[in-house]
Amino acid sequence: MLPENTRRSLPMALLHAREAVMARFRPMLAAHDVTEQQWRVLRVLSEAGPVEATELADRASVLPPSLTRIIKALEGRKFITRNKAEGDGRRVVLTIAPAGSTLIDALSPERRVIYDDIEQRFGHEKLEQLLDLLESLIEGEG
Amino acid sequence: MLPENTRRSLPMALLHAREAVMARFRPMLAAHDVTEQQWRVLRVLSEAGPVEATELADRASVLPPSLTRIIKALEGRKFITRNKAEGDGRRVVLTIAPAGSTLIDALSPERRVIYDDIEQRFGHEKLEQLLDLLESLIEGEG
DNA sequence: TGCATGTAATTAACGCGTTAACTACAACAA
DNA sequence: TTGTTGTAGTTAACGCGTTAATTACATGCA
Repeated sequence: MLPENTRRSLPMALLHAREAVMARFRPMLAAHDVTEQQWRVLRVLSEAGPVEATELADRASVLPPSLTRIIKALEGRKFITRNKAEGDGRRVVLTIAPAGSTLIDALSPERRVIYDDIEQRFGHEKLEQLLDLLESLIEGEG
Repeated sequence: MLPENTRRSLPMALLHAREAVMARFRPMLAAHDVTEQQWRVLRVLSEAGPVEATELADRASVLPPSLTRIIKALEGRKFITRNKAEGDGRRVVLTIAPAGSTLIDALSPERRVIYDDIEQRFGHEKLEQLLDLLESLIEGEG
């Protein structure tokens, strides 16, 4: 059945939900001149160590063309370093730089506060339930 | 508590879920050279009749600057018409045109099939549950 | 070795999201 | 009537999403 009102439309609901959540994080990122995607890339590099571009794009949920632009921006600010992979001139290896680690460390506490607040207001049980449903939806459609 | 793996991160999960769902609709829209946002605007105009720009942007979940661009594109293809409101030279009234209605009618059956398929694979119960949780999340954060 | 095929990354083109600035008009008060 | 304040839309600037094309390098086969 088609959703009659847009509020019960799944694509719309997912869009609005994401907007609502990201609105909480955006000011923090904007204060440090980092976009949401740049932040995801930094986090992956921080947690996973040196990674090749393809894997980085996959882990950070960013498309290759976007990653190219993000790498340029982050490299320009010395948050990351970019090197060719030894043994394969096509591949590129990205590594987080000290300035990048510093930013991660600086923002993590604030990030924790925001996430905790969302979890507390929404409810731990409901959050787990929602994550389960989303995971199931992704599995089924992907 | 911070999500340790990105798969259990709420923003990520919402992003992926939306991606997964939209992937089903995108080919249909692309086949008719209509973007997702243009489609939302057309649907609102189709269901709600002539509407002013501000209300249209709100209903279609599109920001004003985006709406300006969308209006240009849709007007250029004669899918909608754009007129000044009588009595207030600032306001703009948008109306769906015959070509726009034709597109809506042409795509609605296909849209129904896709939506039904998602609901069947995911489960009616779970879909309702998911929509409830999303609505609750939006309420709490918005 | 040389050529075809495949792969990683980049570039290009276009549209939307986001924020801020700007224009045009309306409403209201002096 | 005039000047101020407020509102509706638009424009501008920048970054990302998306798709397609392109470049650089690897790999495999003759």
